[in-house]
Amino acid sequence: MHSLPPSSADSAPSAHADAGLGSGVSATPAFSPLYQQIKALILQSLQAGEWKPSAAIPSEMDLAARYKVSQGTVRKAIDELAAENLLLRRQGKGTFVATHSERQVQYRFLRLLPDSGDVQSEGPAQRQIIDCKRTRASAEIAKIMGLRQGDAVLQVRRVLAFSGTPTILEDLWLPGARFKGLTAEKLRADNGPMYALFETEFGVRMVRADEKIRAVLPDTEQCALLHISPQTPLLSVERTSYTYNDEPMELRRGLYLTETHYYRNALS
Amino acid sequence: MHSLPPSSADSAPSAHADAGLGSGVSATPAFSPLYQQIKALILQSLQAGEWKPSAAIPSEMDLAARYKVSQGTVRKAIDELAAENLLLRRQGKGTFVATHSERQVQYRFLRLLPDSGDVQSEGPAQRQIIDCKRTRASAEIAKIMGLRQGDAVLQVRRVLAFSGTPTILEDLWLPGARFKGLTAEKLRADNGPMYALFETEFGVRMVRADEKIRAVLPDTEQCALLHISPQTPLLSVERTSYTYNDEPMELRRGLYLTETHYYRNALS
DNA sequence: CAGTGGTCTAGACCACTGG
DNA sequence: CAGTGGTCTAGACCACTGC
Repeated sequence: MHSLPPSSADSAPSAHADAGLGSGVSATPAFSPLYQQIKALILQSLQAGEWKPSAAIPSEMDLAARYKVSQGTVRKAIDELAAENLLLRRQGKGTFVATHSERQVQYRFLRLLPDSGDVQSEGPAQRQIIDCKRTRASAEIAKIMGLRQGDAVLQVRRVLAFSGTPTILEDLWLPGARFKGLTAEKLRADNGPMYALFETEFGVRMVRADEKIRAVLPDTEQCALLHISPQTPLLSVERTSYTYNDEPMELRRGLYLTETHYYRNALS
Repeated sequence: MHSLPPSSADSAPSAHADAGLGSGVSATPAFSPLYQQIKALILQSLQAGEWKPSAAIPSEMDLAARYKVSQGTVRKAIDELAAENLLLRRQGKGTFVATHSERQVQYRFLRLLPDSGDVQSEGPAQRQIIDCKRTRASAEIAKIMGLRQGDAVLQVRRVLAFSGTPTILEDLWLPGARFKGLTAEKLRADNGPMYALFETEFGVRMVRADEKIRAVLPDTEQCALLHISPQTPLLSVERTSYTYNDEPMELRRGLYLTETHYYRNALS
């Protein structure tokens, strides 16, 4: 009925099982509740691409049958995945693989808002790809991205403008192995969010990210690109983005002009 | 058994009830699931101070009996409150009213980390209260804090230093009505986080906050207080903190020196 | 050991979606 | 209308805490 990858095909976890994995090398607790095991199985299917982005995954009842557990257990697993923005539940319709294309969460990772607060009236950013070239990872870049020094990387530089005013200057580094065929033309041709392009074209889904923020002054090159004076303070935003399994997939260094915009953060 | 406040004493919500509230003026959905109603009741008890900070609330079974619902329903209500950091669950012990004093979440709202990443080795900040005076709310302050212009407000200015280096300059505004008796002496006498002091001394618990972040250059006064040159870019962090019910309770304007520290943010 | 929260189940019914 | 996720219940057992 449901052909699964060879490894743990329909490995129905025995109820109250320990999920053992033996007395492995790692110092893991060596125990996890059933719903965590189910969650891990679903995660595997997501990684393996068994269900494509924006497609529906099987219903809770189906999954319960597949894994030989109750619906409530599957539900709890899905609940967590939905809370992590990996899945999207829609009552009456089903559960879907989350995407960076949905209107509601578009630019989920971009926290810069106009002072007016009205994102709609401002409209989408004008994007300009300055550069897109293949290089080799420096020691610093390699370390952050989990690569080896000298590994192929793709480097992109672009400027985002709002209402005609250049506001963001970004440098991106991507692992060359996973982004074969990405060119400046492809980036320019596309309209939606870049992360959506990564999903559809390269099957790479960014799941979470960390940012380190500082205040800096621009160098002369940066001044020219943003049309500002060297006395203009800027927000430096260094972001590391991760796919499934906390695998780093992108390093992004942004300079944000905060004259008419601000970086919003919610603490809770 | 458990004497409740007069209002909605043991208002056992009828199962599957609509919670009606009539065809009110507001355009609320006019329906909420049982566990949301329970959540609201628990929230009321928290606001009313029925359970003090760091104290245990009744067990799930007790609450289920009180509200005449199943344990699972109470559990779901508590789950959400715990997710919002209002409650803290501890297996085998009970559920507790969350505090800003717990080691794990201390400085939950302070996102500035040393470049070394090691908060421990850096040790706690040295605090210096520059000023603490009673004034009247300007139109701007009043608007943000939900007060009327001219209402009494308490204004505090302080500097935080790490390893002897002044790093943060903060101005705070607090509603005078809720913070009677707060003086520079009291602030200086205290050691723990300021938000913990607010809880124990004034019964004000900050639940969430919003921050607007910009890059700025300091004026001459700020330069003097932070021992920096006017060419040093700083992070401007404007924070509005809220108590229960999204009631604004504090406005805080901070200037962060990001030479040896960075503002950390996790996106997900 | 009793009491707490945490997991799991099975079954009922509700609310929403789309044919 | 059937199928989906969402809520609610009742009861069993597990894991952790502290006496």
